[in-house]
Amino acid sequence: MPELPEVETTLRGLQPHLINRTITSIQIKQPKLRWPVPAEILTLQQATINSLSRRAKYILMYTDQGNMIWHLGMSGSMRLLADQQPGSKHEHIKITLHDGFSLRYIDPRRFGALLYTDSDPLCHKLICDLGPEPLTEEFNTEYLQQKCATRSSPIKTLIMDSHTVVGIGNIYACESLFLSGINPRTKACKISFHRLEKLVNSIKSVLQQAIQLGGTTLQDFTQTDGQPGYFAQKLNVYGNKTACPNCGKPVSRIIQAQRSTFYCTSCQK
DNA sequence: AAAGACACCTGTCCGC
DNA sequence: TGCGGACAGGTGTCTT
Repeated sequence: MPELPEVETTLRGLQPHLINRTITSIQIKQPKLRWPVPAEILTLQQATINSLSRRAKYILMYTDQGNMIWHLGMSGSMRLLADQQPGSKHEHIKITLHDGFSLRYIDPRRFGALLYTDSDPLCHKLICDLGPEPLTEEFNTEYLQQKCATRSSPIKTLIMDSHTVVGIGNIYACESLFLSGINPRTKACKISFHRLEKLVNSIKSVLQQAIQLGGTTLQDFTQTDGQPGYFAQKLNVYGNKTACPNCGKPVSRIIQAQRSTFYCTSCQK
């Protein structure tokens, strides 16, 4: 499910409700997520949440006693509800706050994770070697060209690799390649500086617009108040439901790296 | 080092 | 109505 815009939307929804709140209890109803939820999480009962941030698709929660690292996997979402509200079928974790609200982690496929660290989450081994954030200056055409120069893999695979740049999943990879007119199968090292510049700009604008609209809801994703994201209406090629908005020809679907790629064979060369 | 395949899990949809 | 198969927003790890 969640790519960078959905994780950012989740973060922004949580922040005002979690900062400076004290945890009164933590219920782990289903510890079998992508990795087992570590027992140390339970030591955070009575902890006060100091701050929240995002790195790649991870949500980082800093408390006065230790830190949580969350990942939403393919189908995860987080909601804030009154504590007495019953949980849904796939609610795996419930964190109750002193103010009567509780944070619920819902994840039907259980590809997500909750990890614990008492040091800086940015130094965690899953996080420390990641590529730059796409919406920062650090992600620019010179950087991408240097990454592409030695790579024969398709450009779509490369921009989805978190060691190149973080946060771009299947939807936004397809959409940004469409906006920049690049065929997803093109070998990364064969793309000119000018076209990479268009790609960098497309990535930034598509992610920014998606964040503004609260992300993309296809099935599971909801914002923390239960609302869907509205970017689905802006998708040009992903999902293949309509013709190419540019030329009217049918959108093609191919498989790359075991994932569906949607693109227009006449507009993307 | 880099590219590709596979694994993890549940739900939904489509064709027969 | 039921059943099998394909497919779904991610990514670490293993194999080539």
